[in-house]
Amino acid sequence: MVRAPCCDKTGLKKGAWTPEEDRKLMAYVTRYGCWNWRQLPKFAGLQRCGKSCRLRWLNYLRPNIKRGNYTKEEEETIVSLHKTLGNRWSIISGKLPGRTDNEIKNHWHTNLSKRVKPNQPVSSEVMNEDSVSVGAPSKSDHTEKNVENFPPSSQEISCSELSSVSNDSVLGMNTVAEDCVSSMEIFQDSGSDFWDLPFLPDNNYNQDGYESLFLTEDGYMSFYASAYDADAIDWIQ
DNA sequence: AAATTACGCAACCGCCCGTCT
DNA sequence: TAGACGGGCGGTTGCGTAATT
Repeated sequence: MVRAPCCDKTGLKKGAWTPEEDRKLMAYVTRYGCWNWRQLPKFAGLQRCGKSCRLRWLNYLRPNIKRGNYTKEEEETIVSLHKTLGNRWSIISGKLPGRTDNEIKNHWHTNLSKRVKPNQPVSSEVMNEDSVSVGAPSKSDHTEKNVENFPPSSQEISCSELSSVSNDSVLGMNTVAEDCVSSMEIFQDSGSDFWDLPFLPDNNYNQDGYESLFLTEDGYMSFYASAYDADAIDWIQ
C-alpha cells in the first residue's frame, strides 16, 4: 500500500514561520482546539501542511513552553533517562515539564551527547514496553482522558496534544487540554453553533500580535479576554 | 574588517502505529 | 480483514548567528 502524502504540498509554504502565521495558528488552536490537524490550516487560513502546524504549535506556540537555558537538574534528568530509554525523546520530554521533545533532542545532540561517553551502551531492554513504563502512559490512557475531557458534542472533538503531552498531572502540562476545553466552553457559552462558525481570523487580537494574550496565575493562557465577557475570564482564571 | 568555521535551533521528511470504515 | 487516514515520533537538514582566523 502506498501512502498518499500527508497533504497536497502544491502551493504550501515551507520554512520559517512568520509572526502573522503564528498569530493565525495560535488564534485558531486557542479558540477552536485542534480537531483535525490536516484540515486545520485550511480553516485557519494558513498555507501550511497540517503536520507543520502541529509541530509549530507543539514546539513553539503551545503555552507553558520553557525556553532558554537548561538547569543542571534538567540535564541530569535527560542524561539519566537517555541512558535507560535511548532516543525516546517524547517520553523523556514527558519528564521535563515545559520542554519539548524537539528541544531536548537538539540539546542532546549539541551539548549532552558530547559529555556522555560514546561507548555507553543503551540497554536493549529499552525497547521493552515494560521498561519504558516508567510513568509513560499508553495511548489508550490518552484516549480515555480525551473522552473524559471532551464530552460528546455535535461532532467528535479531539485534542491531539493530549496524547503528545503525556502524563498530564505529573507534568503540569494540562494547559493545552484546558485550552481546548476552555475554547469549547466559551463557545458553548456564546450560544452559537461552533461547527457552523466560519473561522474568524483577525477579530480576537490586535494588530500588534500577541498583546491580547495573557497568562493567568496558573499559567493558563487566554485569548479571549478582550472578546468575551467577564464570566469567561472568571472561568479561565 | 572580511572570510571561514562551528554551533544551535527550527522545521521538514518519512516511517510507524492506532483507529475507523 | 484490508485499506485509508490521521497523528506521533525520531532522524535529518538547512539557515542564522556567534566565534574564530
